[in-house]
Amino acid sequence: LSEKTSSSRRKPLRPAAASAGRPHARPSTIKDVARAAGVSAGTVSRVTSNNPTVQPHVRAQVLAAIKRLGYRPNAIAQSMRTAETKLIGCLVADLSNPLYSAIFKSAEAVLAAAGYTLLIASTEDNIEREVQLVEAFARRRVDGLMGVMSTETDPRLLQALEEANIPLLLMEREIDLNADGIATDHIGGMRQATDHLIALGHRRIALITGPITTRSGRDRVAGYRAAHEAASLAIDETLLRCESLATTFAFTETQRLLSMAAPPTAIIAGGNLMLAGVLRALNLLGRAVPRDVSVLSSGETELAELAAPPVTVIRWDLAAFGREAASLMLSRLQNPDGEPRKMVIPCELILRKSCAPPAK
Amino acid sequence: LSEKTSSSRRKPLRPAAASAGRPHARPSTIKDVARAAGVSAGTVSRVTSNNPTVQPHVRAQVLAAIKRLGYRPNAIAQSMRTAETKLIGCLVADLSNPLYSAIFKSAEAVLAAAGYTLLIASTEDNIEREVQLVEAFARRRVDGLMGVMSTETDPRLLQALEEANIPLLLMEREIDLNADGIATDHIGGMRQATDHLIALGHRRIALITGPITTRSGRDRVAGYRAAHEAASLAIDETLLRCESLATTFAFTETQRLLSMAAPPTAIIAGGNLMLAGVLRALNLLGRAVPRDVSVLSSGETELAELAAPPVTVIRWDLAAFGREAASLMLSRLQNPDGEPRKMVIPCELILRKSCAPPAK
DNA sequence: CTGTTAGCGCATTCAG
DNA sequence: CTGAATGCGCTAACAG
Repeated sequence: LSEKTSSSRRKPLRPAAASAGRPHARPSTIKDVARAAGVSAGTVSRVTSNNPTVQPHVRAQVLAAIKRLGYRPNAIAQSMRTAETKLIGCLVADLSNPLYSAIFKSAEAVLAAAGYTLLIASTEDNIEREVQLVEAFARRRVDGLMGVMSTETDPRLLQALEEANIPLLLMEREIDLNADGIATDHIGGMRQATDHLIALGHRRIALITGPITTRSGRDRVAGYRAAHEAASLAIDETLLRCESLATTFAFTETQRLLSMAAPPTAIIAGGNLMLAGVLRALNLLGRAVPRDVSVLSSGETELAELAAPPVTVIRWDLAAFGREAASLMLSRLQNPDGEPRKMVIPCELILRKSCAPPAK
Repeated sequence: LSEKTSSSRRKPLRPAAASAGRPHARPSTIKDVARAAGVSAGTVSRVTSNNPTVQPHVRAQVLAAIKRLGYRPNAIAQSMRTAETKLIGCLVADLSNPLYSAIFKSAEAVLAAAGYTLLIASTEDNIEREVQLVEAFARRRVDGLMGVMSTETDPRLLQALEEANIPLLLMEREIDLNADGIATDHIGGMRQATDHLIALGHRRIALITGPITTRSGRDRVAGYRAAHEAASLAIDETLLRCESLATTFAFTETQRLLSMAAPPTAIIAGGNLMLAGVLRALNLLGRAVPRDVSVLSSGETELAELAAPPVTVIRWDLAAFGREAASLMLSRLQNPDGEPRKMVIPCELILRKSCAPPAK
């Protein structure tokens, strides 16, 4: 006699009563509808999939039954048959970063219109969690995978991505994986920004940004270097602080930079979360912007716009980023064997009051 | 030799170390594993579900085959059998609102640990889209539904929610639907805020917030009224602007308020996005804070912290909100027939420099 | 045009 | 302890 209470699955004993009403009513199935409409399940399926080869009056009957029973095709069963889930797995380093959430929001709008739903998970830049998520998404048989990975090099992630064998769209990252890619033109943006500061007369410009083992960090540094090179200016490497995109990192590095024997006259926050850290440090040290030090930030935020003084920023179109990302994914889904495509979103420099010629 | 390169798929550079090398390789199934391990499918299933009634050496064989084939249980098929998807549908009015994204981020952490994945969709406060999403989630057979609905009253949404017949967790909303609920204590928060302004001597305090047809708007107004009542102060109803939580609404209403014959001496931004609108309007009109007008905002943001002057805010713990929401959902999933539970997240007032006694 | 049939991949009886 | 059989709900191929 079985005593396994752990698997006491409730059986719907009721013989498919037509009306719902009761809590936990078993959702009606295609068979229920077929029976109610006096047709076969196949015909119901033809109706729900808008197959035109159905007599109008039959279709009407079926539709009526569907409505009466509140029938909703079971997407799970559909996926089982069609081997399509209409699900896109999304990996975000930090969902609460407004840059990322804005991107996914606009991507979602495009993908939803095409019948796709987003599975979103925040990875906290934790590689193990990321690997687990890739595997979980693979088990769920998502049709596509997109996101900002925490690393471009860790073999565990690369292997997980490769074994998942799912159409992949890399955002702000570059991995040799036969994947589509979309990225902000951080090279161009940082180039413009640095040019601007150099033109103002700055010769000691600090850059705080993420590690050069990710494309966005690498590109920002590249733009910074290119500007110096174009102006035939040597770079003091101690002014480059490329370790993390965290607010706290910007906070501590700003303090360190300003306590140098020869401190920078301008600081670039190379990441949208970092401006807050820079400004906090400046407040703490009692330095005025731009009198004591000029400040420039990558990524438009309300803080940059409404700070006192308003902060000059490198700006790009987040909604466009999300839309283009979604389009790339859609065309990949349509044509899984096409060549990988890369896309770049341009940047512009928004001049405000936080940058001025350095004090003499 | 044909030049039709339409299917010129790049082959993996490496000869695919672990798994089947062919691109688009059909994911291996439980049968493949069974065959490879020389056992039956049932036994493989017992291994993957950690059923202890399997001989150690058989288990080892199976595990080896699983690894060799890169087998991943198909979650779709599992869902089909178990009638559980381990999916939670999430509806957000605006995913790019940092308050919401922070909440879902922390909820995700808790739910993921329990094996659940979030389906997230942004509704843009569009009821039709919301209804469609509820139906889409229902078709996908999500195990639970949570989110911030755009309305508490629209019959289309209420009906969709009721017919979906899915465990429901309402955030910042109150609908008579046998659902669990979690909300911020906006009554208490706004009460403290208003008390503070009254104590400073303000008698004309404006409140800009969302409509009272949603719980958060209603509660904020309630707290505001309670404070006035406690101080035996009459309320000028023209100082209440309760229509929308949008930044632009705050912007235009601030301008209107300040052009009144008897303008307010303090303005409360009753929504975290609204502070930017208020400050923009103040900048535009050249009013100084707090000399010309005191400003107070509901919801901590970097802008509030780093604005000049820093803005006094009503703050609450977003991570706790998300965690508690997740816990409510989990216990509901465990016990679908339990009584609905309600939870409230407390608020505190963070005093900064944006509030001062009104000018004489 | 419509009914019937046959799985999709898996977990879970039920035998042995 | 393990294999075989069953069916979750659906779509597509095939008859009629």
